[in-house]
Amino acid sequence: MQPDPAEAIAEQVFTALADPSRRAILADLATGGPTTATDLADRLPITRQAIAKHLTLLTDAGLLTPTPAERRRIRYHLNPAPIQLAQQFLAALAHDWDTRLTALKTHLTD
Amino acid sequence: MQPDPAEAIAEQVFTALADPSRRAILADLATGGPTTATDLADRLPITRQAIAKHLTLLTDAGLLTPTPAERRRIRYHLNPAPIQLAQQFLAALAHDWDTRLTALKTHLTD
DNA sequence: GCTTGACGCAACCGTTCAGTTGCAATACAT
DNA sequence: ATGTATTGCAACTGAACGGTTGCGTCAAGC
Repeated sequence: MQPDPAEAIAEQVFTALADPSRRAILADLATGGPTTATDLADRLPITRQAIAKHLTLLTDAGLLTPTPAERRRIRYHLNPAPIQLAQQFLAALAHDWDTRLTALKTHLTD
Repeated sequence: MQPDPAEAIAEQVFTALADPSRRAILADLATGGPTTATDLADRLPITRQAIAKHLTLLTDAGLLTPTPAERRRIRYHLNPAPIQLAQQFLAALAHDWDTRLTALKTHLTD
């Protein structure tokens, strides 16, 4: 296996999406717009530090981008590109499965 | 939010997709068609028991369905429904994000 | 009846992970 | 200068996870 970049990204994206707290963060970001760690800590039932860890993980996965704001705040905003890549991954899976099914069908009706 | 069933399924599907071995199993199933645990153990670098664990997890996630076959074999085949649900989840995320962006844009050009 | 192939169950090991607590550093306001 | 708010770093804990080994079980063929 050569270092497949798409696979690596899929890995990170799916692990990122696997955690409930992380999904909550993403949902908040998607509906409420860019926010900071402490603001999220007010809205979620976990500590700021826990949220900070999730934010770095999400940033490493390419899902988030941090931007410095006023005072010492850092605002995180969503990055749609990796999400689309994950969608393509799922589409490829479904596609392979579908073509296998139709091939079987035509073989049976042969 | 009450126990959202779609969220629960998304949880299981994304955790299932997060593991490389599990993705390998799904890819094998998608391209090669239904197989058994021992057959997969020949093709993957892990033990049959490890594969069996993954298979039960994938079955619990609704991604696989076991069907008894000849002798004592059990053949697992893919189930496309949860995959489509996961795709919808990602689409919803991207959609919310997109609408937020366009709303911001129209607000700025207002 | 005995062997062979396939599966299930249970215990165990090492690693990773989510979350917490505690503390240092830095920017701005008064 | 002192206080307040926000972030970053480090150590720790408890639980979950991936994987292995070992053993028991059950169906079919000789």
